[in-house]
Amino acid sequence: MKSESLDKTVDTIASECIAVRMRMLNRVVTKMFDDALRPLGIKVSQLNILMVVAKRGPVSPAEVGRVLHLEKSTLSRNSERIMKRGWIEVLDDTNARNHLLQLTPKGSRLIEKARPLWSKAQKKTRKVLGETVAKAIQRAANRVWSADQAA
Amino acid sequence: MKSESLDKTVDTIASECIAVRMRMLNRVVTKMFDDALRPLGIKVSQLNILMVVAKRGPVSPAEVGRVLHLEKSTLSRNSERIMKRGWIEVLDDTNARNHLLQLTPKGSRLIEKARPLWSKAQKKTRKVLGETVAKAIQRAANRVWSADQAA
DNA sequence: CTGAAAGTGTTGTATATACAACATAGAGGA
DNA sequence: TCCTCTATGTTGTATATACAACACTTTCAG
Repeated sequence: MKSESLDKTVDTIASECIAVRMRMLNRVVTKMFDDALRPLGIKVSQLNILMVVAKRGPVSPAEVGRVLHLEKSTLSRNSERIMKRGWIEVLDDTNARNHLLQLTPKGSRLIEKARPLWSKAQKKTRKVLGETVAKAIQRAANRVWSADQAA
Repeated sequence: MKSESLDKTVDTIASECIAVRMRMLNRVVTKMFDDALRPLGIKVSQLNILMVVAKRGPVSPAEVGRVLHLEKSTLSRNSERIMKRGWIEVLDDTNARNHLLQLTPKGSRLIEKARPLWSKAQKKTRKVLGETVAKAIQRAANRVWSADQAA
């Protein structure tokens, strides 16, 4: 005795769910970038943080978290690993509240070395997703960031 | 002495990188679904696997992994947790190679209960991303799945 | 048939992620 | 001023994720 109602639910979710698709695509894209960056011993998750610090630093962890929508505890531990590698450092360590992250010279050199590898992964990703989708992702991110701005 | 070249690299990656955007959006979307599903004590990552098993089961872990682009070891551990919760079970346990996963009655009931919560999250996600983007995600996933098919 | 190669599943290890609880600091209002 | 509320950062815990190494099976070429 099969449930018609269950079947319908399963079909609906299976054919429409945005989350399963977004998460699957995220794994595919992350893997392409991680594979490309592997020679440098860095993962795209770390490069993302490094880029925000490079672009806006010196910057507080809280600010980085807001931009990337990363939970503060996640960022705390990720930053720790990146610091251990010597790519970022902390300014103004007077108390835990005034931590400001900034790029180190070693971090700058890493970014320079990462550029061609990043380009290759970016190109491959565009190809796999298609140009239309790549642009849609861009728009979606801008939309979210704009909403953050307004809030 | 600031490096012009570094600045250009940072600007380029910051303004174009698909990975940082995809990963950020993934966190935003995942959180909306996880928040919605929390009353049931299930996360969207687990519901995704449950749906594949419900739709195609009895099905091998390898097959589930191919559909979701999940590494086999990841899936092995995720399935274990879902099994412990009693939502799926293993058929034909004669040897490790013939494992077939299938939904349990408890799993069916969970999906029924999840449906309205999923709907709410799906709707909210459409609103946050915008209809155009939601459709683009759908197309991108179809594109990846079609490429898998061809391979 | 036999041996190599490919597929499948598990386990060790490391990173990524988030929630809850906590400590502390800063900001404002009474 | 003082007290409360909010923001920030860290730590404990659990789940998610992937790579490498391993064991075992199936397949297939010779």
